[in-house]
Amino acid sequence: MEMQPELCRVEDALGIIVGKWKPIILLILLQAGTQRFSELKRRVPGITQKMLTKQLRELEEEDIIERNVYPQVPPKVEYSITDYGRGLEPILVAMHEWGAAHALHKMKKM
Amino acid sequence: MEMQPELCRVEDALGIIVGKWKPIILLILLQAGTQRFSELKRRVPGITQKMLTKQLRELEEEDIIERNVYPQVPPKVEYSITDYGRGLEPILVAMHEWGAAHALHKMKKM
DNA sequence: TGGTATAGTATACAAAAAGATACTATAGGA
DNA sequence: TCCTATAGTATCTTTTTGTATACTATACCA
Repeated sequence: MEMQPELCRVEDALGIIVGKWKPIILLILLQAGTQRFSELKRRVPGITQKMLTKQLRELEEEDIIERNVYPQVPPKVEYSITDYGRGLEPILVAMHEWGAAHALHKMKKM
Repeated sequence: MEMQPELCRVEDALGIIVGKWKPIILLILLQAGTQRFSELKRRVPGITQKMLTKQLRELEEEDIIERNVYPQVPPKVEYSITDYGRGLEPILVAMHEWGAAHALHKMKKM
């Protein structure tokens, strides 16, 4: 049942999806499509510019999202999910479904 | 398309599943069944005792795992997934599948 | 001429997470 | 009598994350 290589893969997937902000950013891009930097900033409540930039750069690095710069002033930059990144959808959906069930579970305990 | 409550749920799921160690611990418990503390420590490469204890406590707190103490010396403590925790399986499986695909994707880039 | 909007960068600082290491209790065995 | 095994704590240091704030360039508009 060789365990180690299996586990590494989950870790890899997590390394990319995880963090306080990435899943929310990904969900927005998946559900609402291409977004400008400022739109994302508005939709992700509480995120700072620095953090948003950092998360976007990391996601771009992993080919999960794509960055498109329009040479205008003021600048316009659009972010979108890549085909490859769309493969993460089942994970996010599974999380979302479980999250809803978990919210109920917690309520019952109170 | 009310976005906020949706996002919160994913965050909730993440708060529980996420961290460097939790998914690996959960996968082991799901795949290999009940484990003693020392077995887990052996199977999770690189984890420290402190971290393992902390993660297990947090998972227990959320009803994802169960802790069973046998009053012996030296002590024996067994951990297992709860029925409720088993609901996380689809997420872990989705992550695992994506992780495998991602490993391939990365290789092709080199 | 000065203000606005956009997508950032730079810097300093605070807080949280993780790691390293040493320590504990105690039954049973050599 | 001392060593081993188990499941932890306790304490300190390092690393990682996150926050706050100020700053940049420049076309367009009043």
